[in-house]
Amino acid sequence: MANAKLYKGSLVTIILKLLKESEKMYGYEITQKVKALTKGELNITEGALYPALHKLEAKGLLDVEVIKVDNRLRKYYKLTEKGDKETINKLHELQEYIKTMQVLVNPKLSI
Amino acid sequence: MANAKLYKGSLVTIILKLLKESEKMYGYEITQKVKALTKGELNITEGALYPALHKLEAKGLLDVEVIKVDNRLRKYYKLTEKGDKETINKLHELQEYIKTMQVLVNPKLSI
DNA sequence: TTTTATGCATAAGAATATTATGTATATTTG
DNA sequence: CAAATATACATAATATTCTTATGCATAAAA
Repeated sequence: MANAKLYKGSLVTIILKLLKESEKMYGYEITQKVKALTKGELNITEGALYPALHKLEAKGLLDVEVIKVDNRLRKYYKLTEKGDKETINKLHELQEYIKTMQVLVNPKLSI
Repeated sequence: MANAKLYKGSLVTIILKLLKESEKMYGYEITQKVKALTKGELNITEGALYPALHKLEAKGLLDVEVIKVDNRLRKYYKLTEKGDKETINKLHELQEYIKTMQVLVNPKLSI
């Protein structure tokens, strides 16, 4: 997320949503997918991503499965049931956030 | 901003935009206006607001004028020219952020 | 053969916010 | 009238989240 400060706090929402779409993904794959989807706009740093994945796993929102491909390890993550519910929740919060910010930022503000 | 984590990083944008609309405001007024505009959704904490205002002033984005009303002090802030430009910039960044997040979060994601 | 890509990880530090205080005056409420 | 709430500022300790910098290791490309 080496971009505008606004992305602070969005990483978990992004991870969860991508996993909801793709069933299972590994860390490096997530960084590449985000880069591709945003045409380079958003680059998730490893120092942010891996601790976030570990935390989500510790909270029981993700399950992990380690697989060896081409003699290199991949840690595939997928949503647990709890993670699926939390994803829905996070997406609602994002919609609310966007709505709220548009109220604050749109021209006709007068109380 | 005692709400969802998504608001992290949005405070400066909110402050600048409100000042752009209202010409000049004081700190407490900002907290109340945000509360009213968002129907209580968003509550800016003093511990976040005042340091943010001081920092914006230090960076030359805000000018301050102290006035005594009803025997109580008010510190009125308004945008400098530099602050006005930065506001426009921050609003663009917000639009970009929202667009990017919608790409990431909208149904049809396939690269 | 050196760089880049793939793939994970963590530690030090910066930035931003929450929570908890502190000070002071004005107004409302029981 | 006393106590609680509202108005108005401020800062320190702590928490959270991220960036930057490292580190390890293998594979592919230049």
